[in-house]
Amino acid sequence: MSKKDNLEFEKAYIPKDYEQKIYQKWESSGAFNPDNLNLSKNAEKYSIVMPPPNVTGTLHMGHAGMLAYQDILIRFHRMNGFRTLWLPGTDHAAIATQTKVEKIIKDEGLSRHSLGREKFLARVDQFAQNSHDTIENQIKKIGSSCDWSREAFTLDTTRNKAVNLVFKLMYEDGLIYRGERVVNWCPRCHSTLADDEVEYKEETGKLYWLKYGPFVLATARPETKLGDTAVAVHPGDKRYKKMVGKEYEIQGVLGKFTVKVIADRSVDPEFGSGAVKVTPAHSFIDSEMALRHDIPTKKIINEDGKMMENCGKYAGMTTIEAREAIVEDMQKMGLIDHIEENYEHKLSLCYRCDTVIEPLPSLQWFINVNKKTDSLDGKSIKEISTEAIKGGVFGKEKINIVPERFEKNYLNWMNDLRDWCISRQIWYGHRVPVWYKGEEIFVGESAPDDGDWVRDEDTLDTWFSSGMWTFSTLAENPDQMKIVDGKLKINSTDFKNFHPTNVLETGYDIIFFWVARMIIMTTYAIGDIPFKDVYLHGLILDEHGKKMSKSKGNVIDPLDMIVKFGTDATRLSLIIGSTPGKDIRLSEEKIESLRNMVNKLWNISRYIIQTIQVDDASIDKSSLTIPDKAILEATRSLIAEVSSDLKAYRFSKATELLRDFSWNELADWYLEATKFDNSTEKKKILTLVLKDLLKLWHPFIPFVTETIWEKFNSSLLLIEKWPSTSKYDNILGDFDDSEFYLFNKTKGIISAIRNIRAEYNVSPGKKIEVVIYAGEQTEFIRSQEMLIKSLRTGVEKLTIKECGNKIHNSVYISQNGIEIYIPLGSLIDTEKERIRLEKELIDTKKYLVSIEGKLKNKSFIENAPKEVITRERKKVESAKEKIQKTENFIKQLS
RNA sequence: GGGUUUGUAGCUCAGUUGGUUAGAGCGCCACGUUGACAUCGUGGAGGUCUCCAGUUCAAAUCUGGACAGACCCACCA
Repeated sequence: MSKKDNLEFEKAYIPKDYEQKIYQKWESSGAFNPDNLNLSKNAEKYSIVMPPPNVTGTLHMGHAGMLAYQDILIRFHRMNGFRTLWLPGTDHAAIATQTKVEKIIKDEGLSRHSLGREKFLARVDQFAQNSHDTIENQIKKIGSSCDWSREAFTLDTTRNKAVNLVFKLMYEDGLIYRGERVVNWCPRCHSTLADDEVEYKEETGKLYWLKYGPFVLATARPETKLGDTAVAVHPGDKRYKKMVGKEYEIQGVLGKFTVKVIADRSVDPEFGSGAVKVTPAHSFIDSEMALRHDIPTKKIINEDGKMMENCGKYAGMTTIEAREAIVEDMQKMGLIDHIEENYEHKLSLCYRCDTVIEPLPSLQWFINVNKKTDSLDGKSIKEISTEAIKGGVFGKEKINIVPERFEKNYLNWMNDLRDWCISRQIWYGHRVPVWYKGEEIFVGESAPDDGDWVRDEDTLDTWFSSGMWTFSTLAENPDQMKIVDGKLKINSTDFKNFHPTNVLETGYDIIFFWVARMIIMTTYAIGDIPFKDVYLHGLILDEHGKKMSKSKGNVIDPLDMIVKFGTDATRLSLIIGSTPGKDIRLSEEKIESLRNMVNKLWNISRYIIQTIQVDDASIDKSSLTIPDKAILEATRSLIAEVSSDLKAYRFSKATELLRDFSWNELADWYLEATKFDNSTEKKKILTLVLKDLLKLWHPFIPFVTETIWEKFNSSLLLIEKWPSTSKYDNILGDFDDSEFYLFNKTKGIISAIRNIRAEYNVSPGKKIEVVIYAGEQTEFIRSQEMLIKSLRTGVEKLTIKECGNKIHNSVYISQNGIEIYIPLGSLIDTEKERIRLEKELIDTKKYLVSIEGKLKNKSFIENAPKEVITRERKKVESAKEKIQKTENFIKQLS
């Protein structure tokens, strides 16, 4: 190590001085790409396909957390010699991105229709490209060690090929069909939405009680009266029994119309008057009832959310305008019984633009989730996707969800799943690969040559393509994909090596949107599972437990935090204190405190590398001191625990152990001990421990550890071998286990002396005398003399004897059978000491009583395990001894 | 309405299969420039583990209930 290097070791770690350079070094090394690592052919495979961020803007804390978790797993496995692939990418996020661009061009006075499909799409592509570049840069800032050479986009040509092939496959299998059904329609997006793309919001409105022929019935939407074709009651409702099956003439605002009375179980007799008007065109439940009872459908609301031409003078009004107008007219006509104010109900909203959803009948493409098919061994999509979680499919083990409780969630959702509407009337996305010529339909990538085929105008639900993400990304080009025997075959090395992926790491909020869709698409198209494990992280909330949102102004931007406190601290703040599936609260203070942690590690390393220097020679067992053995044992157990924690996704536990080890065991005790204990082995031990510690920390805080590694090693920490416990087993194997914990006794004595000094306000510079009577432990305590005198105790004269007389004018401590006297002379306040000792005596006596009580209990002796009883007996002995010694001392105090 | 989940120090959270005189970080108080670190050190105060009942020799930990909060699904027209 040169002098120059030492000087470069700044007093504090300044992340921004290093992070960019370090990332470039990693990236240019090529080590993110497993093909470059000279791994043996038999190396175990490990793969994660990154959940692709939407190209709608920038990354937030949730993304940072997701990237941190995945990067930890990836770095851990890479260091463990796995052929490790982390494949990055972005999602075109059809509706979301289109909506965003529509807002932007609106400010320019443009609309997508005024621009036309081609020009509009060019604008969206441009926006998506910019977004992509920003996002890629941000993913790098977070330190993600993903393989950029394999980057994918859900809307690129390779992924488009997969979409077209799978669409065709499902169509030919009869699983994709076109049909006219009531769908969730967003009048603003001008498109359908899937059931789970609809959100609900509480609203206080009015409930209108209408005079409705022979009925009085309640509705929140009187304007839909124009589309009514029936009245429904519960089959068991005696009030209406005689009316079921009959037809009645109803007075409406546009004249009289006829409805049929039907009996249906879905009607709640407790609600309103127990009779409900049925509008099959504009309500899911009503449309289902209409199908069951063969009731006609009358559509009265169009795709703009406005009343249609069949609505007479109300035509062209929005539903809200029509409601007001119709209510006014009905009141005039005496058709309103009364109006109930403050009626609580829920509005359905579009999850992308918050517009009120209008259910209406529309001709759309659907995936049939209940149809049994030969290509799924005679099972339906719903059945196979359920079994994949329950017991496993295709001879594979079941997919594990962490935490397990979400499996139930998934299964419930799958059980209730209705046919999935996959067509969207937006422009940005994968175009439905269907062509029409008169009555003829052709499904395929391009139209047949004969004649005028017209392509379907619609695009596909964005989740249709992201549902294929785990396998479509493993194809390098479109030509590697083919349909063979009713399955999609991907002929690529990556697919062979890395599918199924090991773990899908994502937030629990998209388990239905995405996790379920991937299982559906992969089991169907590939005949395999997409991943073995699913690890679900929680949402990141602000310090008060509220969701972060721009409108609340409580957003913590990861990039701001990276600038302020560094990437490593930001990453740690998202890991520490988190448990799977549970939300985590984040505050700037938390990130700051972890910045301190990172800096502490920096300074530990600074001290070792700069002051102690490093020495890689092998350690001589015969000269190990008590603190040496303690730190070696602590390191051994740290390696074992961090490794097993990472295998079991216990991220937080691992970081807590690392923090406690670094700050307490190493910095506060061992490092301090080495300053005064000139063991010849300390350099070697510190070198060994520091190197392994940096390796263990590396997946969590890659930048600072790599930066430190550079100071004494030319290789990349990124691809260092993960530490093993065997080196420590070799060194420690010969020692008695109890030796590892002897250092705790020394620590206890030192802390006790410091405590008394502080309590008596002994000024820091003042030297004191200490007398210890250690009985059987005298020899051991003598070996610790140097440490007891040196570690900030200010002990000048230390006397260690087996036993001796009580010492007057001194503070007395009894600990682990050792008597400690600190003669403070005039500083002693006899009364204060008496109070302190008597309080301690009372506490110890209470403690003794409780344990003796246990031991006197016959059933305790009979039932408790032997080792518990022995432990309790030992407690009694030591408590008694302490009481006796303390009592004796109090007597002499006066 | 159905389901999930949480309630431990002022705050954020640990606490493996029941046996600890219940822990950490932040914050707070006192003292402090001792060969890395004031982004630091040393010491301290602070908890009837939400409440009630039960199981057990033994409950923060298991069971039931109450109270309070968070979330998800369904949805009433």
